[in-house]
Amino acid sequence: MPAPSSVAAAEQTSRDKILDAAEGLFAKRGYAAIGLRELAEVVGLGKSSLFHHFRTKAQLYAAVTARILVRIEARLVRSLAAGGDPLVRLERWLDDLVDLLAENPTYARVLLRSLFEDDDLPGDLPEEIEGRRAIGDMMAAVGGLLREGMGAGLFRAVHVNHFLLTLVGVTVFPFASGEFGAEVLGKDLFDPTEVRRRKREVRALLRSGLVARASR
Amino acid sequence: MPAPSSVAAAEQTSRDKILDAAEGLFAKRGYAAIGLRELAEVVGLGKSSLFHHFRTKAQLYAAVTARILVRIEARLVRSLAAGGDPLVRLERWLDDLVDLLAENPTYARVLLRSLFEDDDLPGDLPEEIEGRRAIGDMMAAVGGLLREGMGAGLFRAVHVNHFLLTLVGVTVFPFASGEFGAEVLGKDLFDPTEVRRRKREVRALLRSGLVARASR
DNA sequence: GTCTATAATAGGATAGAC
DNA sequence: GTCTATCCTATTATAGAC
Repeated sequence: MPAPSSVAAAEQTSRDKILDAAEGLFAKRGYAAIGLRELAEVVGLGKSSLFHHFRTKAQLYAAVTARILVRIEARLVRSLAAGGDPLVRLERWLDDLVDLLAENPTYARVLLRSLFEDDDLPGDLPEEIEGRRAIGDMMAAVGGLLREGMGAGLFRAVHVNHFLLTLVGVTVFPFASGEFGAEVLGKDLFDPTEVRRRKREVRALLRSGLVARASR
Repeated sequence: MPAPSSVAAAEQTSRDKILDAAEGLFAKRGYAAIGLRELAEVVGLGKSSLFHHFRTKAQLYAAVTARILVRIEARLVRSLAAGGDPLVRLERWLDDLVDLLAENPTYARVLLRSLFEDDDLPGDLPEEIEGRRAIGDMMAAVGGLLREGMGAGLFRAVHVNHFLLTLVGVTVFPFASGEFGAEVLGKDLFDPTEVRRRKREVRALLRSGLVARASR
């Protein structure tokens, strides 16, 4: 029973090695484009050994995305628990989310890809269900925050669900946009300076929109 | 020489049929997941016939995305040409973009996918170059509009390039988000009511952000 | 838990008849 | 311009030895 869930554990199971390698490959080239032969090569195992840890390629993929979603959810819970009024909590969460996506360049890519590639999955795998639960819980938590802020007169009257899509679009999307984002910015979005700018721009957007005050 | 570029032309060349079918399939399942055998079946041709019209699968894919980008660019030019101050022009363009994406459900999906899937392309195909030019021109046009609005004191001081990413994130992303977007909304985003709501929310975001006026 | 060997199928692309 | 036939390689997955 070697260090079952200790953070300090240096040992990494084959399962974790496979998940890590798969996350990187899927992020870069997507589900359909990655062959298990290539993945096995990166991990340093034979192709058949992968099937000992994951029954199918689809299950492996679902496990990769579920792992990311659960980690993001854990950060969300921490961010919201720190207290403050709805605006403080929302801004803290968006900052933390952007930091998390910036620290883990595979996350945004895998997540946005998984939105597009769910046709390839059977739909009833435990990993898929867990992932959908995490998404649902996160949307419910942030949606509740928006409603709380509106109830307190702190936020204007937004259409909550559309605003949730907006928030994903201004945080997750840029970090998944790859070459396009880098060309638009003229810089690497994962550079600490640009990450700070991204957070600042998101906050400013929520606080003021685009239009200058005097002209309203 | 049958009606080379007439809009009223009922005749559709094999090339156009292939592009249309490929656009639908690529939108739904992506570049790597679509086999040319399947595409040929949908078009009603033999697999080998596809190679008479497009030299490689990659070139076909690039042609599909370039065609969409050129159409969006044409709409942008029309939207901006109609005049008005920078806010009027920006809002008109965003409305038109959302309408275009709503009328053509394949567009947003193909475009966002193409951001992720450019690893599969050689990078120097004429169709890719044309697509990149269209993107560059569009970003330059909207960027110029933002700068004009800032210069006129109409917009607050934004980081132009980050704001361009934001605009793509709040317009294109939702229409590419598929099942996720539908589940968050609880409705189909392509439904006319939701399209109107999307446009209204984007305008409100630009005009006021999220935070209510009194509490600023 | 990892391996070799293999099955069964599909992939993109080409040659050449019509 | 479309077809059939073919090439070569890659795919996911299984069986069974170690």
